[in-house]
Amino acid sequence: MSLGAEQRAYLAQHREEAQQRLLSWFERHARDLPWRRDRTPYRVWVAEVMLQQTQVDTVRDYYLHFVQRFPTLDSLAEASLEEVLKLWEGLGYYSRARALHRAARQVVRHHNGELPNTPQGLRALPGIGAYTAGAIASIAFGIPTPAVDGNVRRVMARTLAEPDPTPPALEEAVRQWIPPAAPGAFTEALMELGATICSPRAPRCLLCPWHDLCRARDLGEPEAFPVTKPRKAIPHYDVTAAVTLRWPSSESAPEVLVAQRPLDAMLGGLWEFPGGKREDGETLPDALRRELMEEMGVAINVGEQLTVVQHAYTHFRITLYAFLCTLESGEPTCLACQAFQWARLAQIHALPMAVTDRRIAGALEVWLESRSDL
DNA sequence: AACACGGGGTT
DNA sequence: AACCCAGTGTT
Repeated sequence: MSLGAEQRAYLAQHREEAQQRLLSWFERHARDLPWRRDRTPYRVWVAEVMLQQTQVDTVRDYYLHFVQRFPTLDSLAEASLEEVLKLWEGLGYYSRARALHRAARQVVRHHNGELPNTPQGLRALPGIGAYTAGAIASIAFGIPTPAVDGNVRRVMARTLAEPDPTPPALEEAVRQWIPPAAPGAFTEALMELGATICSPRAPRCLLCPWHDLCRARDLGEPEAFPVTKPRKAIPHYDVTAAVTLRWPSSESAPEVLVAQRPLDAMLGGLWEFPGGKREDGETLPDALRRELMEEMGVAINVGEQLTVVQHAYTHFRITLYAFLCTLESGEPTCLACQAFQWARLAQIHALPMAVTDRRIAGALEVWLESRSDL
């Protein structure tokens, strides 16, 4: 469960050396990242939430746009969820954006607009777990508290040659090595080491400031730590989407039916072209007509296929078939969605959408342009 | 403890 | 194609 006596002694014996070498390495190799320059607690918070399950290079531009539009916690709390989701579009794990927005309003309402400055206070906010609470506390507030993410877990598992370290053991190990004078720099350095040197498959041990402190390397197989569990096979689904068009007048641009997904669902709060999974034995048009009846209470005519989109989620893969459709009968109502609207292309661009539906919107734009040439 | 939750990068 | 993430919340 927790650290063994022998591991505890090993950590105590090499503490000063490990601290000094890691901090000195970090000073030389730290990347020039925007969130390292403006470290208000609010901005550290935004950066750390964006970095959950997401790589630095992906986050950088999102972070800059986000803090430009929402420079303060108050400005974020005052914004609409839709605008926050729009800035999050393409970043994934959208519950992070919903929780961040909810937490900002909570801080304004219950904490006088000031982010809590203790790990426990931070941990109580939505979207802040053990890792993020530790990261904000150490980086923004200088509190010597561990922040264990996947990188830190890997680094410490290798340092101690521990195949499957538990969270309490990891936190205790990191806590022993945090220098009281520089907890934030140490936290960042540990994560940066894992991200750039102590990589999962082929660690670059020759460049590592801890190479001669690493017990896994001593055993000759650093990449064998920590052990990984076998993955479950991921299923594949055929999914349909209806691009349902109507022309308010013969002269005007067409409008297309879009629906907002329920807030507690996957991709919650994002807009989509309605549709859904094809069941066994069902044709794609059959599936589409059934889904539109179930979700929106309308019968549709299914026309030509507009585009096909392949996409892989964490737990399944899909092939998404988008069809041009028209309304046959019924008025749309939200039977299984948050809201719906008939939107023109310009409005579609402004809606928060997942990557798959954004691709469909792109195909629609191309189709409409080719059609206007006729 | 197991699972759901996006998307992009690396090998 | 398989594997990896700068994790959190729910069950």
